[in-house]
Amino acid sequence: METVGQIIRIKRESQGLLLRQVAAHLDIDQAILSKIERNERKPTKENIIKISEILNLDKDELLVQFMSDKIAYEIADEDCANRVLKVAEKKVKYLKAHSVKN
Amino acid sequence: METVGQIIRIKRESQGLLLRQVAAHLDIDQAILSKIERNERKPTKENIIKISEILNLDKDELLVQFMSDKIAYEIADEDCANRVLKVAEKKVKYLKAHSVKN
DNA sequence: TTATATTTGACACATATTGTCAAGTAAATC
DNA sequence: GATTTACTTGACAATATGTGTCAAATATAA
Repeated sequence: METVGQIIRIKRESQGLLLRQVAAHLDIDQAILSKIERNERKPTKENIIKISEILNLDKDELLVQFMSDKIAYEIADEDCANRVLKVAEKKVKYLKAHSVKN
Repeated sequence: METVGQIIRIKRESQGLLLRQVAAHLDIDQAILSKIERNERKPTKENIIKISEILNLDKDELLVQFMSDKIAYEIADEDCANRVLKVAEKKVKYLKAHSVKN
């Protein structure tokens, strides 16, 4: 199972790009990118979007990985993790059905 | 679809307890409890546990509601919300299988 | 060595969270 | 209609968390 960080690092290296180069495009210090790639820091949504741009990764796919990482990390140590996800799914359905449309 | 806040308020009133009384047990100001019940503030996990104690609500069930609320709220406005949950489920499975056992 | 890339940790700053407090509102009772 | 009681509201404070910088430390390679 790949983490978002691993996905990013592998792709970056396969393109022969340096931390410094990618970080410049993201407008953050390379130290942060280094940490993101090693899952020591969580990227922001903005980070993810810009990373997908410069590395030619599928933006939506990377965002899915990013958000699912966050959720999984949040609840993985709970016994009831699976129930939480099931109930969340129902609630999302409900919210989507009842939300004001854009 | 009931919110955690609604569940709490209904139970509290059914037991004839005042905000002030329950809040005292939680060791927070009643203003916060009032807001929690009306979904204007999110409870902490500690809040939830203490509320379940004083109101005789099932602790695990209330925690499930609490955590699923949080997750659903986080992602409900994303198109990919359902995919996120599916992927999160896989990640949780993976993490549980590979984590150090307590 | 020297040069280059990455990692690490201390720090700074911003934003979010969690709570207090006191004044405001609403409903019931005297 | 004044008082009491429960609840609500919003301004504020304290703290925690998130996001980033910087410079020194550590590889890695020439």
